[in-house]
Amino acid sequence: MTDPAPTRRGRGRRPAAEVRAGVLAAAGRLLLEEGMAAVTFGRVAEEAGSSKMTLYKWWPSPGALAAEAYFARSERTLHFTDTGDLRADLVAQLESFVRWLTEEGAGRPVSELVGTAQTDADLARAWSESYALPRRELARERLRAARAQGQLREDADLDVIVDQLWGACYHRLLVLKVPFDESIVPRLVDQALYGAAPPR
Amino acid sequence: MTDPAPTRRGRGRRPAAEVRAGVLAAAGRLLLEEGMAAVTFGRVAEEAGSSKMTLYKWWPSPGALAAEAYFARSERTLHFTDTGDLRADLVAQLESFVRWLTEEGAGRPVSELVGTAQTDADLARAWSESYALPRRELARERLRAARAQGQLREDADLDVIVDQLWGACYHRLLVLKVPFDESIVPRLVDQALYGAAPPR
DNA sequence: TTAATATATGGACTAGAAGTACATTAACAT
DNA sequence: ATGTTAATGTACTTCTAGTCCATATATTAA
Repeated sequence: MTDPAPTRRGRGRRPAAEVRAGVLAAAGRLLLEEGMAAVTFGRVAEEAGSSKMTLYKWWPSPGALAAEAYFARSERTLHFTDTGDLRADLVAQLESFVRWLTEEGAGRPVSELVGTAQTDADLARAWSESYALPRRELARERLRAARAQGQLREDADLDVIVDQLWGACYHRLLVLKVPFDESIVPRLVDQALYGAAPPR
Repeated sequence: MTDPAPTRRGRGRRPAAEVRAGVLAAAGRLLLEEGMAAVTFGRVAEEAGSSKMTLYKWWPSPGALAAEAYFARSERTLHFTDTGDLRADLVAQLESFVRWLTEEGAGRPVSELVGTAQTDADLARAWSESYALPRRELARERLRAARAQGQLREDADLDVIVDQLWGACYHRLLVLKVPFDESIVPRLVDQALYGAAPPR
């Protein structure tokens, strides 16, 4: 009809940074509050007040968008402190990791992201490249320093140590799905360092 | 219209066992050949020559159906052999596990099942109850016997050992998504038993 | 053997989500 | 200023999940 005020607001291009921030915020909020199943392009566009077209243009899949939104939120200053005491540093690092998964509520989003990554190649790539592999490298570096200082055997396989320590946590989170807390960490670290066999 | 041969074949009740077997076979085949994304009630019904209604009646979700189909296929005689040599038994068990995930092609279905379990509560329950927890118990039993024979410390935490050994494999499979093979197993077991710290 | 019940089937149907097309309009670059 | 890029609303087209029904047959009980 002859609308006297034809200013259809909202039409037309908007600042890229503004759109991007809005989309990531909406996707992150949906992931945390309603889980991965709610992170669809249609739903995120609606919540962000954006257009679906924009999302299809910039992200390869809803999973990849969810991952990026999550990384943007969990901008935690992750750096291995090196106090010179390997055992203490590993315990501190793993305790903060487990606390993050449990008390800080990251368990569900992380489970769902890793879970979805098994059937979403774009999410899998984002997860590996931006999250898992860089963190493994940080852990490896700390272990390398420890080995150089004689706190680990010369022939210790650093990758296997990382797999054992962090893999044990993920095992409970993803595979067994049993509740756990940071009290297991000291035993985990001691067993990785000193073994489960009786002293010779 | 006045069809002269109104014998619409296929209508009506069919033997329950026959239907069930057909559905599980079709679901298993789809899972292996096309992945979890292909295991939908509609698709499985079509492949099995059954009706969607039947699947909705008997299974709570496509994931739960896929899990049951997979268990039915992987009827491997899983029993921990106890030769008295803990290290050898662990190596054998883990090598067969890793070989199953890699060379025997179970990596993808297992990844996708565990992955989907993170967002499908029915699949998660089936996985935990029918697969993960029973197998953990078998491993625990073997470790308990070893501890009783003095091959493990008195205070060794058997659950943590299981998490470390199997978790390390799942870590590479699910989280890092890097290729691996059974050659890591001996290092894994040695590090779990004797630790990564230098001998005192 | 017969009657009663349970249930698998084909087919159609609804609801909703994924993904696409297009004209419009404002941001951005020069 | 001016031309280019791109984000928007709206509408549209599949697709899929999930449901409903009437019918025919297996299964069970009598």
